[in-house]
Amino acid sequence: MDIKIGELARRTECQIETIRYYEKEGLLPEPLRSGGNFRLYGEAHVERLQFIRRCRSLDMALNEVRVLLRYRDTPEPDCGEINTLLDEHIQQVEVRVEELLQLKRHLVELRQKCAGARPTESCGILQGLADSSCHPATSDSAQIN
Amino acid sequence: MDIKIGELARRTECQIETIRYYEKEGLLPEPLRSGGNFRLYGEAHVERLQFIRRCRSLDMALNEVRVLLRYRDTPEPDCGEINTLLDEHIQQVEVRVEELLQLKRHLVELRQKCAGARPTESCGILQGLADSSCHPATSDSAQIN
DNA sequence: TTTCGACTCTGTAGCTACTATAGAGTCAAG
DNA sequence: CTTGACTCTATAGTAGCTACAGAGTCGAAA
Repeated sequence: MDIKIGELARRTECQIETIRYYEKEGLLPEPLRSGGNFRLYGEAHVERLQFIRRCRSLDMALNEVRVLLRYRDTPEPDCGEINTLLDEHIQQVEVRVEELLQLKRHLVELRQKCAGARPTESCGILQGLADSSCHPATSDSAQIN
Repeated sequence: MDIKIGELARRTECQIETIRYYEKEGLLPEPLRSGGNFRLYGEAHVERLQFIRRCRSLDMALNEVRVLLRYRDTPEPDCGEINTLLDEHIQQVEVRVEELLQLKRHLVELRQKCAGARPTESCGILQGLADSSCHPATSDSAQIN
């Protein structure tokens, strides 16, 4: 095969810089180089990069991807830990959804404090944000992801 | 009043480093200093920092907070833009929730590909992640926030 | 008086996962 | 032989903090 980085980027819909970043991070093995020092990739690289991108599109952190790649590289008699990893990831997503829904409730409540276009001095939203008696459960759902 | 930074941190449940960071970012005005160069804060600082933290607990970006603080500092005849900002923020949250729910559907689907503890070579999850025919809508919901 | 501990100061680096330059080099086509 | 598309390395920036190092300040106990 021997494709250059631009072609790999095209095939995987991944930015060139991201590819080099993955290499630096040890997720993609260093490819061969051409005479002019260009990276030359093969089929294995394409598949591995696709694997990584698919994980990323599922919002997995690179460290989680690293774990999955390790299982992919060194097959083991038991894939139970993969299931566990995925279950935990699903749960993280569920938690985040709950947090955001809670957040939205607070925001909608706050929004209702100001009906229309009055002077900012009397805007119920600013007052709500300033008023300590009407804050959401302090710094619990405050994880910004 | 004249409280030091540790006391301000305690009252607002905010880390000391975060307070200094907000100052550097121009969200909190520079306070007076004691003879020994310690920051000395007053009531206005406490309220302003509480305002900021409340916005942050609602997941607002610091730039959004900046806008709200500007309205707070310089009252205007029309608070419509505050409503707009909040509406947009609510919508952002809604979009993110939708993305995450979509994500979760993909994850659950993937999870079902592997029932139990077989060898990793035949694990349906790894295969699903490698298989280009079963990926989620490529790089749409891939925004990691 | 000295010394201890709790506090504060500045400045810098680290975190995540990229993204975006600058400035140089490579290579095939015209 | 030059042009243009491509690639290289290295570095800095993004958001919102967090975590040091190394120094200085201050009140109270021994």
